[in-house]
Amino acid sequence: MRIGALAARTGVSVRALRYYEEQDLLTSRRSPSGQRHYPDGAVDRVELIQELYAAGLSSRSILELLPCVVDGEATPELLDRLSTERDRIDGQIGDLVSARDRLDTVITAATANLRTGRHCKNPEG
Amino acid sequence: MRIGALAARTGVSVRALRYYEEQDLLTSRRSPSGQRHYPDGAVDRVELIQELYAAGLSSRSILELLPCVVDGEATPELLDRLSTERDRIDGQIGDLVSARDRLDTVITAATANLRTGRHCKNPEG
DNA sequence: CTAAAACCTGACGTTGACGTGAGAGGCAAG
DNA sequence: CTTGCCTCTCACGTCAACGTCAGGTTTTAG
Repeated sequence: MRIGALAARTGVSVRALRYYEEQDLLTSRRSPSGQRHYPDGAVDRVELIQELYAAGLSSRSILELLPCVVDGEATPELLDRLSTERDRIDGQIGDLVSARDRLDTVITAATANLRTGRHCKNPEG
Repeated sequence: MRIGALAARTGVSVRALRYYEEQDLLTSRRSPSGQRHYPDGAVDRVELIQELYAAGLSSRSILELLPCVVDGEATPELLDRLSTERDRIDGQIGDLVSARDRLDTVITAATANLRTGRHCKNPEG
């Protein structure tokens, strides 16, 4: 599978895939002419990388943690890094939940306002 | 209250506060010499701004949504924006939760590995 | 064989929320 | 008065994950 096909299957850009390789997150066999070829497993790997990026991890963190996320083994130091990231994600979830709750409150209140007071700020409608 | 005190009370940098003002998220009275002065309520406002930034909203989004978050009134268009942001946050929470779950799985497995197989990859240890 | 599509390697551009000086003025204390 | 800290306004620097363009090679479709 060449880079365009991998991009199509994963939904990430060709540029991004080359960037992942540059960051040592993804490897490829090269054909004699220099074109990248990937095994089928690369799809899962790219999706995993995307998941970790989406969780706010940096390339560097992903590079460190990917091996043990893939094969489930880790040194005590890696376990520490894993826990640190986990806690960071946990905190971020907390931030997002409270922001979402605040928006929900506003949405509920404003919706009620719109129904009672006909339009914008016109409680006598 | 001057800018340094507001920074100290909210935990955000002086530079960030000036940036918020530049983005019209925060206003200040100016003394004759040009120095910024803030009322006590500015503390809450800055914390609210921080909460929304932490939820991944841009300055522009915060600028649009801050008024109705503060006073609970919104036009239908604003309600739409609010819902859009809410859904985005919701999706992001989903991403974070699945990433956290994956890390939890790895942490559990790797911890078990460490206990069974004595150190790193030495099951006979 | 030829044209189009896909691929390659640089290398510079983008975006947002600030960080970081530079250089100058303001303000309470001794 | 002056020492020292706080504040002011530019204005350039940063960082990460790519986007995008240039200029050239390779593969594929007809």
